[in-house]
Amino acid sequence: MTSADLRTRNQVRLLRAVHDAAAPFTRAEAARLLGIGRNTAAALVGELEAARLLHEVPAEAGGRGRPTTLLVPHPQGPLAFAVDFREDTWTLASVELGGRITELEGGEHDRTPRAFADIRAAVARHESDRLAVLGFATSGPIRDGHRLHISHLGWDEVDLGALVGDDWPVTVIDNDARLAGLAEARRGALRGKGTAMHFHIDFDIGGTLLLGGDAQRGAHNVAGEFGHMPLTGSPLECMCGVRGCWSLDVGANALVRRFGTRPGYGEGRGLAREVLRRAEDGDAEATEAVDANAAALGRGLGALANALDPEAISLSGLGVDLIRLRREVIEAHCAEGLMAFRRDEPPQILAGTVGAAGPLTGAAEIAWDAILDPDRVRERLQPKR
Amino acid sequence: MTSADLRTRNQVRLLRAVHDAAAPFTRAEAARLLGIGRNTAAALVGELEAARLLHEVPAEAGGRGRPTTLLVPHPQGPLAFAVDFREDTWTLASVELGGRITELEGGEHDRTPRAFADIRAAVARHESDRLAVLGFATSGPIRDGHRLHISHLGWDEVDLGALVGDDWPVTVIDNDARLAGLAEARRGALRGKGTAMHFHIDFDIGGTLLLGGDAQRGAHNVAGEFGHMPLTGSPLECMCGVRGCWSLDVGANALVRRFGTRPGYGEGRGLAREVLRRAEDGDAEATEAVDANAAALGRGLGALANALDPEAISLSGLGVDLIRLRREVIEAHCAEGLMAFRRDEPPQILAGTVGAAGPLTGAAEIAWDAILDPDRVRERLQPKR
DNA sequence: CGGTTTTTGTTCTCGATGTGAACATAACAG
DNA sequence: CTGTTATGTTCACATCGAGAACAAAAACCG
Repeated sequence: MTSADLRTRNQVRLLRAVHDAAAPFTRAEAARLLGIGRNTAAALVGELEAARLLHEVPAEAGGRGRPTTLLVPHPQGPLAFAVDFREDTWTLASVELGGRITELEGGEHDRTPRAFADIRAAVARHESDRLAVLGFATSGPIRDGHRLHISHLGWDEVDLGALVGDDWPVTVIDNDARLAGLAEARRGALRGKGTAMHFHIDFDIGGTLLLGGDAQRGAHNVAGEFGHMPLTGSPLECMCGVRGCWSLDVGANALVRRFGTRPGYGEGRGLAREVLRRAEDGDAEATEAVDANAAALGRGLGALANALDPEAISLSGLGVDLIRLRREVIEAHCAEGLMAFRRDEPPQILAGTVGAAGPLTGAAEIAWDAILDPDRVRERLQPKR
Repeated sequence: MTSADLRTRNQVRLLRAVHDAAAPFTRAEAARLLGIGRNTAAALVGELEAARLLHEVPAEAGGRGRPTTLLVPHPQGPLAFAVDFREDTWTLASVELGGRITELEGGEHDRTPRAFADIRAAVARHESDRLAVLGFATSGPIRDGHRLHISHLGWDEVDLGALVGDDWPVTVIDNDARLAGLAEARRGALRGKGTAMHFHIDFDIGGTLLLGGDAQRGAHNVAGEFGHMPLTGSPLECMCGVRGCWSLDVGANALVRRFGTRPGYGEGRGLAREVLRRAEDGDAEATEAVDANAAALGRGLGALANALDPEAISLSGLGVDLIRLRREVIEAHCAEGLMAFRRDEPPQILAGTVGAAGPLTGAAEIAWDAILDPDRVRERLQPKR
């Protein structure tokens, strides 16, 4: 830690404050926020402006006092690109400091690794020297950051190094469920929660433990497979190779199973939505299926809350519908799974507010985390030395 | 972040390095370790010596070069006291920088909150101006840091503020299972593991998730009740108010249940050891009980590994015996609970090396964490300003 | 409309911090 | 005894943030 580190550190703190803020703030507010003098703030901002990391625009006068400037992203500043790579489609977006997202392009793909080449081409179409880091969201666990498994695409241990070639911009990659959770923690329902959890419910349940706004990644980067714990006593065998997984009782597969549909991907998702609709219309069997789903969900959440003590739990995917339709069922079974002494302060169960943009938003966040890394910021501030 | 913060920060880094090191190191090594110049190191150490936080002793020459000094705890430096408060006994120890433990006193207690007064008296008998922070390990969850539940002592929501009075030294408190895990992470089997878990197996299973050498505490400080997740499909009702808890199949209660002993505390623990002994001697029914215990343990560990992806898992209490007697059973059932793609790199399952000293050692660690807090260190370095 | 108040920007001095280079010191090796 | 090696020590230096004093620009008030 040298004096130069000190300066960089304060500049990163300032940039992070701008990035994380819900709304732009002024230079004077920044000084108060960081606990530094107005003179120091002026120096920091000045250097950041010169490095095209921050821009000052006149703030509309808001009371007495000399007018000040608003700190906004620099119009020529670095950009993060974010990719949401889904089952059969992808989306590319550009994200500026502060998190504003501009969708650039989207497409379908043929479920083969060739898709990565298409995406690279799309990135190239929009690339400029402003592009700093590319954040990539994909489904499936990514072991050690490069060994990708996407079971429903039949990708088993695909090497990301081969897909993301040396000609790519600096790329950071993580799985969609974890990134959706990160998005909620940074810009959604879990904002400000010190300990929280997020679950994305689709065919499967993936999620993440969020600590202080950061996602827990595990020793091999494959933490978060909460759906593959035997929390509801299912006797069935799961596609993952284990018996009794929670996901067998919660999510699309469980919703459609009693209607004779084979577990899997594709039409199953549409049918699951259909079951939800029918339950909403009062259909008895659908209602029963949804109730069972909600109950199993709640039971599992209670168990996890015992172990990890989150302040709040947010849900995305089908979880949003389950909360809307059956909040009481979820909460009742959650309480039943909670140790008695905890029942007076159960975890809040929240619908995610970032919604379908979760993976994309999360990918942007990890890309910006890389851009705002102290070493990279310093490099940008002192290009030569 | 001011210049003064920078100095404090480097001094704390140095003190932490000394505290965490397995063996004392020299001032020159410290400079290399922290990446600072020898002159800076001399200045830092000089001030820390003046503040009685560090002491320099001549190092025996180890080759060429001008002789240097070893950085050791100051003989008049601050001490942490650590208390391990158990079911019916307590231990008080003194711990110096670096973690060397000196047992001071121990006693029995009558299972009423009066024990806290006895402990306070013992602390007073050994108190000096060197005592900086008292670390306290107790069983049971401590909600929000002050609402204590120890079910087997019949303590329900006892207010720690009333037990730990204003006349106590600065006191930090946490539960024994979490502190045992912290001890393993800092000075035991989990040293150097970025993501790890620890479980203490007694009547119950308590544990903690350890991230970067720190224990995850949860939103209300009651994280770690992994034993109260339904991981093994037990149909029984647990004392905690939930059905199917993992602890019902693992630990002392499960070991003795089939032998007609009521679940609970006291003689049950002795009987559990007896069952282990008989299993070791080849008794069929005892063997069956121990096998079932080990299997349930492994099954749960596999499930938790799916969710949290630890590099290693350490066990204390009965877990040590189960590893010694039935490692294969544990590992086989763990693998069965692991998602297929994980089975080629399962978490290491380790016997804790800190042993019965876990809670005491962990209590010392949180006490030293408090002593090495930057604010406190700065206070000690600049007593007046 | 002009003076006052309030808030922020700007400038300058100052103490503190770590760096780097040069030199001094104390052991060991031959 | 002399050279080598590793470490301690000293000093000039650049950088950083703090703090105070002052300037500037708006709103408020009578």
